[in-house]
Amino acid sequence: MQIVTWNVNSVRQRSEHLLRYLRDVNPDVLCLQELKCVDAAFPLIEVEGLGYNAAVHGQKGLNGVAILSKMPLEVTRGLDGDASDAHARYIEAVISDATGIIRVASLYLPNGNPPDSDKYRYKLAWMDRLIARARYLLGLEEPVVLAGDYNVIPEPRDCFDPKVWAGDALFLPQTRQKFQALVNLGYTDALRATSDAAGLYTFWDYQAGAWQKNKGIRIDHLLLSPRAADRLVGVSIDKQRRGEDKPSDHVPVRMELA
DNA sequence: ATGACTTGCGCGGCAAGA
Repeated sequence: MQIVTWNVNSVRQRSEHLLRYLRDVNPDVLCLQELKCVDAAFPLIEVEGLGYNAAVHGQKGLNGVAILSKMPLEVTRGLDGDASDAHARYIEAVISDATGIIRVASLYLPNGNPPDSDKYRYKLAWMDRLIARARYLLGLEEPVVLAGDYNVIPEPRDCFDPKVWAGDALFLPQTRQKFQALVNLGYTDALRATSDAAGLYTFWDYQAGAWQKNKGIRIDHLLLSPRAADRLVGVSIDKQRRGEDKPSDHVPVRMELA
């Protein structure tokens, strides 16, 4: 089965791109981030018309995550650990197919800039909550996929110029350590299980010709529990989508599970 | 080069993104 994560940077601005992607690639599961709209504004009819079920967790103007699936979804919205957190950044679903169940989360981890701010403290606290959830999920011994925009550059080889990112919330040692702590629980970074290459990017800024100069970063990740990692066949980054008309600044990251 | 681009909100310029 094919599972994809894609930050679309406004699903209303990107609905044609989304529908084209579903028609072209026909994934089994597509995790979306940065919907930037309420549930009622999601292009549900169009997506259902292509044979998908949709679980949407939206918010006015900002954030927003969703999971599209050809198979039925059993959905949980929100991340435990802070009842006062109103950001729509996490949705999780149990998906059943002929071979059994797989649990998939679509997450939009906070950006956290500037580093000396409540925004960065919120990012780190959110990562602690994600680690707690990830630890709990491991105990279920299910195939689990934590897919999304992590806003974390894991290593120097994951950005064009590490010096540029040295003081950024996406690349600070504390950020990378927490991402590593998540992996160390027993999750596999799907892309890194299949390639050691540098320069495999998933985001290129709209500004300053970043795409044309290939000044990208790798921040969209698929983390797999052991039972999911055992089924990993391959990972591909749908880079050409960044060259389309009016693209998202992120591209889809897609993997095949046996 | 105090830059550069895109989106939402809502109708005037900010806030947010990464």
